[in-house]
Amino acid sequence: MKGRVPKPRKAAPSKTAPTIHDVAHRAGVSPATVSNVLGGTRGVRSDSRALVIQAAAVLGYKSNHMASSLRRGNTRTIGVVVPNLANEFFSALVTHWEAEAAKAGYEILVVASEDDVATEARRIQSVIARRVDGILIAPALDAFGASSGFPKYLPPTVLVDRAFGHQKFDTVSSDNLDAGYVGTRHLIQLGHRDIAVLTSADSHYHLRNRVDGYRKALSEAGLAGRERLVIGGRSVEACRAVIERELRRPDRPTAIFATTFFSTLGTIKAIHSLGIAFPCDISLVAFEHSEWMTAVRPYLTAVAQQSEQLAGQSWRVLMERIARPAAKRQRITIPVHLSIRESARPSP
Amino acid sequence: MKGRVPKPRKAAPSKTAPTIHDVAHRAGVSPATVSNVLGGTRGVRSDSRALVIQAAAVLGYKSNHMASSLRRGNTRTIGVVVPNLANEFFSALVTHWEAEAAKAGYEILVVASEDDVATEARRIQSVIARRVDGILIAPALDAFGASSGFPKYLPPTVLVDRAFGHQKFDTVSSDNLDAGYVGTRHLIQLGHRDIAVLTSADSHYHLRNRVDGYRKALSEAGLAGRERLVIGGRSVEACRAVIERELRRPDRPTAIFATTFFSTLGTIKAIHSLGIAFPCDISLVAFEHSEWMTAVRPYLTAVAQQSEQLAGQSWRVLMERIARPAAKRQRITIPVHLSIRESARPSP
DNA sequence: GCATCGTGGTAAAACGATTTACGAAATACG
DNA sequence: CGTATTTCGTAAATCGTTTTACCACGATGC
Repeated sequence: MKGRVPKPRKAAPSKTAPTIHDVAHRAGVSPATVSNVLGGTRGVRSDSRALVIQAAAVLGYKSNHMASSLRRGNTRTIGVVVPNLANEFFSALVTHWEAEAAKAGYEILVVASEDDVATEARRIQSVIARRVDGILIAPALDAFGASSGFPKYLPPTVLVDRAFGHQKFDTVSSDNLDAGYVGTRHLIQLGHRDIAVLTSADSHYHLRNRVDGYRKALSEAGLAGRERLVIGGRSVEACRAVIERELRRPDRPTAIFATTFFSTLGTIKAIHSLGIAFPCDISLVAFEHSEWMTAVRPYLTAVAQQSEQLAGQSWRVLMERIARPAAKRQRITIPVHLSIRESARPSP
Repeated sequence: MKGRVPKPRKAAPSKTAPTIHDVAHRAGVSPATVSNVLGGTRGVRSDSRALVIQAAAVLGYKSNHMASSLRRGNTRTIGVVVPNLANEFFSALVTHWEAEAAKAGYEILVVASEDDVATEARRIQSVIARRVDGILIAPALDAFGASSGFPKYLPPTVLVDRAFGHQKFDTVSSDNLDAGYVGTRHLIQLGHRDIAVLTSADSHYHLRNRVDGYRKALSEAGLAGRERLVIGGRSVEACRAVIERELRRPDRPTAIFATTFFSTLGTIKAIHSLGIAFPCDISLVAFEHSEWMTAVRPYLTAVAQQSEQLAGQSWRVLMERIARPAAKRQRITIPVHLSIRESARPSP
């Protein structure tokens, strides 16, 4: 039957991974049966089942994910799009997502948008081309989705953290208004009247929200006229520069509320370089938590997002969306947490 | 139980992404021609080429990555296995790898081994099942590869950072011996004679190397008899506890060399909680660099691995290995860098 | 004019799994 | 014992792409 077939098909078993045919052949059954055994799709007589399992084990067979997901139409992979991994907040999100994925038998495909909308669009496209079952996006900018090159076919998608009131997607984000509010209120309660808020030049929705919270606390205390917005940039260095200028003024603030990771670090550097007594002469409420913060003195009072909750909830919402694509859109808000420590003192 | 499930085969064209057939149909050519145009495989007459490009654009067609990689036999995906992403050193590695991947048109699949060999083996298996073109592993333990459940079919693999003298794989790692040496030598040159080295209980190859460097510097200075090994654990807290005990002793060291990120933080916490004057009464050489370090006072003198180089070199080696699987095994060593700042002072 | 060549197009065969449909055997039922 | 029903196994279709093999056609060489 075989004869002279010039096809060295399965001639080199040493290098290539075994296929379902190899297993079937070795077990003396059909590929369909192997699939049924390994996938548990249908009942298989116990003797042939044993044969299959044995053969698969000997050959070290692992089903080819490309082939199976092509056939089944899902990849059990979730695309994760974050601005960058260098920022501890995002790497924490990714860590938690990775754990959720492992629990649920998924894998995550991580790409970085570098906080640039064009790059983000490109990276999202390439993740879609891989036919991921869903996407978790911590958007680069408010402008997300407003761009003309918006992908035509999008798998279930959840917007996280910087999610804004987008019409189309589920969103899970921190209570940024409250973040601004509780941080500022804490300083007011300590007797401060000259409170500067340090934020970014880009009017990201989530940052505007934090500033709105600051304003709310101020006006609630009858200090509406004493707003002091300090506009920093996207780098630690840029924040340091502007806050240093602010602190050089004769009417410098007695307290600073940093609303981002960058501005927190920038503020600390500015205080150090000016040699101001900290926290005696200047109070600071920082943003985000980090393991490193335990090594910084004074121990920083900070408002922190709960990254584990953000990650967990967004994962849950995404899974629900995948299960029921037509379900009602969800918009989840995660509370923030104020940790009172030593960097904010009563106003002198 | 499940309800009635009809067959909504191609009934909903609005939701499913377009296939190459859709494009071919719309352009009035065959799928083969579409593939040739989009892939640039063969010459196509310019009028039909234009038709195809037009049709693809209108439909928003993106080739199905599952199908194409099944056919071509490669996925243009690299698996990345790291202990965790919470550790800034690893998240830096991943960041750089992600950038390299983006440049080369790859995607990376990130999984965490949680520093556990069993988990690592499982995660590696699931990455292999996805038929990645290559794997970058920052191993969980020296024991890597020694485990009996070692994967039978492994794509090109490069071991990074904690790579040890493994017979089978390319390795790219820091010069850990030198890391221990230069850190210790710096302290010796400052006049210290009682130098404790803080390391982990697990005798990881790379940690042993760092301690060996410490020993080398000591014996070179005729201090061979004055070794002071302090064994911490894998957490900041565990390190803090042991170093605190060490610092309570009447003959406490005048300097500490922390050889890991955990022990660096643990040492600082211990110093703070004991209220020792730092760096006057105790000197410290830290390990690894972090953006946060700029906020810690005194500014930490530290030995740091060059994560960008580690990532870049390992990526290069992996690409070379993929291109020529039979090439000679490479073993690259990346120098470490000592940044002299303020936490190590001359011995009193 | 005839053989040769190159070009452009397509049909069909992979890739490796899952699933459907069908037949054969085994079991249950009256 | 004959028929109805379930169980088990497999051939073949399918997923969406790339690539091979072949055909048709016009141009070229002699």
